[in-house]
Amino acid sequence: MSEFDAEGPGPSPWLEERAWVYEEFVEAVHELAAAIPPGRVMTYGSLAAALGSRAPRAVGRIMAHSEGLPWWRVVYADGHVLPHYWAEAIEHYREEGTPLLETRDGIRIDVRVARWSPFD
DNA sequence: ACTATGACTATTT
DNA sequence: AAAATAGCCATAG
Repeated sequence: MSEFDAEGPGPSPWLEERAWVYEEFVEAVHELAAAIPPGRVMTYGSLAAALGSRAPRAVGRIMAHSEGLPWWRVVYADGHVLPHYWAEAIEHYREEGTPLLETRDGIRIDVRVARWSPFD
């Protein structure tokens, strides 16, 4: 049992299709992350929100433990990923044409343009 | 049951 | 505009 068993607050179709057992929450995060189109991104917060949750940190934890996901498409709200992976992430962005913003002290993702949601 | 911690975010200095 | 503060949800010890 977990919080996810409780009734879902969200208007999300993703939510309605699922009973909220934690393992399914994990699975849903995997699916949604995998569904993000190349060149687009979701923030931890919006990904959680799309699932009717308010737990961006839980999403982060799941990402950290998962393999085979397009991790570079799940980003911080300010348009970065974990600094350790930043260089590698940028390679992906260039390859996918993700909207980038160049500021005086570096590059960051243009989240306002690149943001994607399953209801697009 | 309580505290600490984390691939988070929004608000306030 | 950068940095500190405070919320936030879930897990682990």
